[in-house]
Amino acid sequence: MKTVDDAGCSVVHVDMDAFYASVAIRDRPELHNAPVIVGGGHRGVVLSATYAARTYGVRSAMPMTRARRLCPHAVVIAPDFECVSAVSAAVMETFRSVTPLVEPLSMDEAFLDVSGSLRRFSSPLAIGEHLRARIADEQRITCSVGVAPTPQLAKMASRRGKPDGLVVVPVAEVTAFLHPQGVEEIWGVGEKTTAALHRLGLRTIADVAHTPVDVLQRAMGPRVGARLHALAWGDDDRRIIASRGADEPEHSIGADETFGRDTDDADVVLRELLRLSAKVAARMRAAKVSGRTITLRVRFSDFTTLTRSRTLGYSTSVTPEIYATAVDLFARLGLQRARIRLVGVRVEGLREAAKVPRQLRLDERPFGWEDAEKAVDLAVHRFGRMAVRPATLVEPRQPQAP
DNA sequence: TCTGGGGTCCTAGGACCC
DNA sequence: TCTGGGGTCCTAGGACCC
Repeated sequence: MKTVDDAGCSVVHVDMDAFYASVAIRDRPELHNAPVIVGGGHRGVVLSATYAARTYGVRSAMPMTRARRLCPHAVVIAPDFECVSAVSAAVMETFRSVTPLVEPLSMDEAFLDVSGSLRRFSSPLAIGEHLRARIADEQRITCSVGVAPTPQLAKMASRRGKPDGLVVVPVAEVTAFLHPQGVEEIWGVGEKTTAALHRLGLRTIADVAHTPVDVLQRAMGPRVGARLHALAWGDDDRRIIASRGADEPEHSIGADETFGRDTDDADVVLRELLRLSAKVAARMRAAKVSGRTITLRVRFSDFTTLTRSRTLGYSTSVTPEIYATAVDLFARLGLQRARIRLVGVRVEGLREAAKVPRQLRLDERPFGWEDAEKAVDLAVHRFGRMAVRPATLVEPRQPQAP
């Protein structure tokens, strides 16, 4: 094992390599060195690509049309969310066998605070090596690990280790690690912030570090400016928060959908809003939450996007209330034959349903929507999702083929 | 056939209250 | 007569992440 001074490196960041693609090909050895793209759909983007595909310039979030152009012989596979979720859950359990202080950031990455695990393991580096070996062994996929004094640095370190590597950033080498890198390597600095920093003549993290904080604040806003300056010196007050407890629900639940082709047909839009409202409501009830603020999102064919929201005087998790609000917000836009690309419905301000006093409203019937939808949930559970749908979502029966 | 779907967090202005 | 601030909620938009 390398001799690296990892004292003070209490944060480990683990990131699966090309996660969806790795899972998709792990039982298909003939594809192990092939360019494989996971993604698809009619107007989809790349979810994940193997490193063989990346050599052609294919990247995550790239439109599939472009990806296919760059790499016409790539094997395209649709994502298998169930399988990926199962692998994700198993990997997170492996992390928790090292420390309970695991903060998942997504399906395929997590922060671990290992400061309390150093009696069982000799060092943070040893923990990183242990996790990499176990995941390779148990899941037959590779991951990259960053070991560092702060989350930001651990995240940047694992990125530096990709693919299938481990990078330690010793306390004494923080600025040497950070300063040569481009500003765009900072986690949280995307396209817009990179462009803004470039306009200021700041291209490396060292440039940011040596810019007076008030200059950054004037250009980027007080908080972003201060945070960028701190991060450029390796200061990071972000704490690792173990996964939300059951008593702390998500902040919002939403669904949106891009139409197969842009539409200006209000009936099509309304039917989609109903479907999305039903989807969101069902997920809310499954999570046992209700919420007060309903947000409608509309994206037009030129990709401009607007949102409209309304906060109700009560919390809800039932389709008709969410749908009625979304429809009203849509109607108030007063669109005249606008070409619509996407619509979305989101409910925010979520609370545990059990903690929300369910006051009877003036218009509420004794047997309300709530009871009706609980019956629906039960029927769906027993007979499947297609068993119970709003009437307007039921397609006319297709003529039988002879 | 350019640009998914799930989220989080921040900002900024106005309303409203004290 | 002057033109205070602070706090919170709501709304709209934007940046960013995977």
